[in-house]
Amino acid sequence: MLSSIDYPQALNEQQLNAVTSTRGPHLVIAGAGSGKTRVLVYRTAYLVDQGVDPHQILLLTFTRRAANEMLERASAILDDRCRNVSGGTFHSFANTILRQYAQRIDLPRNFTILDEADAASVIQRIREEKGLNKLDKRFPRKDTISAIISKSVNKGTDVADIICDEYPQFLQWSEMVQQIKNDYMIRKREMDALDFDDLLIVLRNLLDTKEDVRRQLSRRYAYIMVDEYQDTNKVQAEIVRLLACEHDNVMVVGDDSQSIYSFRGAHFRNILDFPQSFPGTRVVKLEENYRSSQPILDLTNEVILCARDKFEKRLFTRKEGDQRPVYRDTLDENAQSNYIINRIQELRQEGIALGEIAVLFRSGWHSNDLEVKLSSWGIPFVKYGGHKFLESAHVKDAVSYLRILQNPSDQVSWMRVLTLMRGIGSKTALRIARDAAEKKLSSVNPGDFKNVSVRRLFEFVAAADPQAQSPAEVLDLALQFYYPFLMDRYDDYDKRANDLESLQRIVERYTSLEQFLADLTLEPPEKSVIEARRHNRQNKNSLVLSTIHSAKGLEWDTVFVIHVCEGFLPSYRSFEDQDAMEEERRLFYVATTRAKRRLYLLRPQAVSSRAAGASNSSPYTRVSRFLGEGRILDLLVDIEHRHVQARGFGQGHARQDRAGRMMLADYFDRTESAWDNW
DNA sequence: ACACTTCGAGTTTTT
DNA sequence: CTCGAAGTGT
Repeated sequence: MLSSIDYPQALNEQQLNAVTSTRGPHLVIAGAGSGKTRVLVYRTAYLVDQGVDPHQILLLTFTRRAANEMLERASAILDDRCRNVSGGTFHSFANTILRQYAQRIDLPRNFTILDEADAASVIQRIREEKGLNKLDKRFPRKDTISAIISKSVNKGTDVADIICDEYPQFLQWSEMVQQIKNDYMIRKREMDALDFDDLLIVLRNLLDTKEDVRRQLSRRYAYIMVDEYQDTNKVQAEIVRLLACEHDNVMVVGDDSQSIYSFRGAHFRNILDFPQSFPGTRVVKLEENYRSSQPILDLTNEVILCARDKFEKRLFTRKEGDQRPVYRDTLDENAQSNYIINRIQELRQEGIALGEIAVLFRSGWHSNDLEVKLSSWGIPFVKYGGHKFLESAHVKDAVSYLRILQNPSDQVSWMRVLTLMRGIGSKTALRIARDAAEKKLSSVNPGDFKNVSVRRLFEFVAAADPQAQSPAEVLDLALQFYYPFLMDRYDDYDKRANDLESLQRIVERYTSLEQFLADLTLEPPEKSVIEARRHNRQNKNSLVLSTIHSAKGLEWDTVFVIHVCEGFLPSYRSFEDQDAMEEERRLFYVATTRAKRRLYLLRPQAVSSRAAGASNSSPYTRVSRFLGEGRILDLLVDIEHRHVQARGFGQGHARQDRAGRMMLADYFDRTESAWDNW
């Protein structure tokens, strides 16, 4: 068979090895920028090239975006057959399979998927019913309870253990949280709802207990590839193990140094345990870096060298470069933002496209100051991470109308649409929601309700028919009903109406309401991306702002990492926990390894009082401890050495305040005129 | 009895 | 800004 692709030409030896080994279990340990995506893309193409039916290939990735991009690239180097490869996230894969096999496990096919906020509101109701809001001692809030439950489920440990390890302040409530967990599980069943964790667990159980299903699926997906394996959890690993039962043709790809999702139950041990669950695993290591220049790589190698649990891996590159990474102290967040804007202007003059520049940070709100300034300068940007489109109240409202049509047992959505109405609070709403869930919807008589709004709601429900009407038509009906409430409730309703128009544009691509709703929760469009598309059609040429988590797998010519100070990076939440602190370091590693040619590490010496409240009580910051380790200082330029050393890098807390203040005054005198100028 | 308003306190990361 | 508890209003 003659291949159209010259694989040896396109790949290095290790990559080629990974691409052309198509039988048996493989573990690819891929350093940052070592062409891991390239391997998956070429391997997909290679398999199809070899005559494998694309439908038999399963490519599991961390985000839908990643899967689509890879299949796009594979199609580009081979042909369109690659588009038929089955690809997506574990969660969306689970959703598809579970709807197919629902009847085998006593699961209604029209089950609702609860996102995090939905889960929290179910928990909130249980919490209220148990009278836990009338206590003299502080009880965890709904999101915290939800997080505890989720962790215990994902790690397979007791609620009490999680609380003991990570929430010791709530130790006295362990038993109560356990009870809430039990009730929550029951409540979800009653509602015909699965949360994110359930999707994976129910799939795992299906594969585990139904041998015929397991075999059937394993034969269907004869070649399995998993990306970002270091960020999978135990349940996901078990799913892979079960899915591959018939053939063991599995290739997992990942980098233990980039494991940053332990809060979701992932552990980098997972990737190291792979050979145990798949005896005969061949390990391929990719160590040549194709992304970053030597000076940047020197720094990132040093960062990861300082990790407590390190696995030998030292990346090398043939890319030269003269620009050493820059560390820059700025007076405050304001000056930090100004520094970036200033640099961006210069980079633009050098011909660097805005889309080739990224600003990375630990938490969504760290970029608030910068966002304001970018807007006032008219610099277009897109923000990844932070709030999602679906999380805004008005979008959730609108979607809730569709959800009650799809699953009349969906109490969360009933409560939501009912409490929008004046004069209807949680009690009345609950009563109506219960009625609606029990009766068949068609037998509810709108005339039974005194409240005009409620009556009209049931008229809407009767008029809408997801079987006969397209999702777009159903949404139109829902919005007609919803607009009066929108206008009544929000002063800025016209802005919010814009979002609903975006929603209408999205829904037009769908023929199935079920699929539309599933995608909306499993692959939520980024809010700001939608906004950016609206304001500015070529969002390819926008500056990228991103949380470090959302930047995983991406790269830019120039990267700014902001707030490289104690309390921000590392986050103050991780101070007490060594493992969490190691994860912060890996986050720093992920951030710095995104840069191809230029890397800037910025630190504001002082932060606003509110931000300071989150990190410590003083508005003055200390430089991130990660810069004080190893030879890192020697690898950076543009350091205000005196400041850095006076502050002792995260040690010597007591004396730093006074010293810091004096330094600050000194610094101010010398720099004020400098940034007045530009 | 229930819904609505107000005020004080606490803010990671994502499928 | 968002949540939740306490107070006020229908």
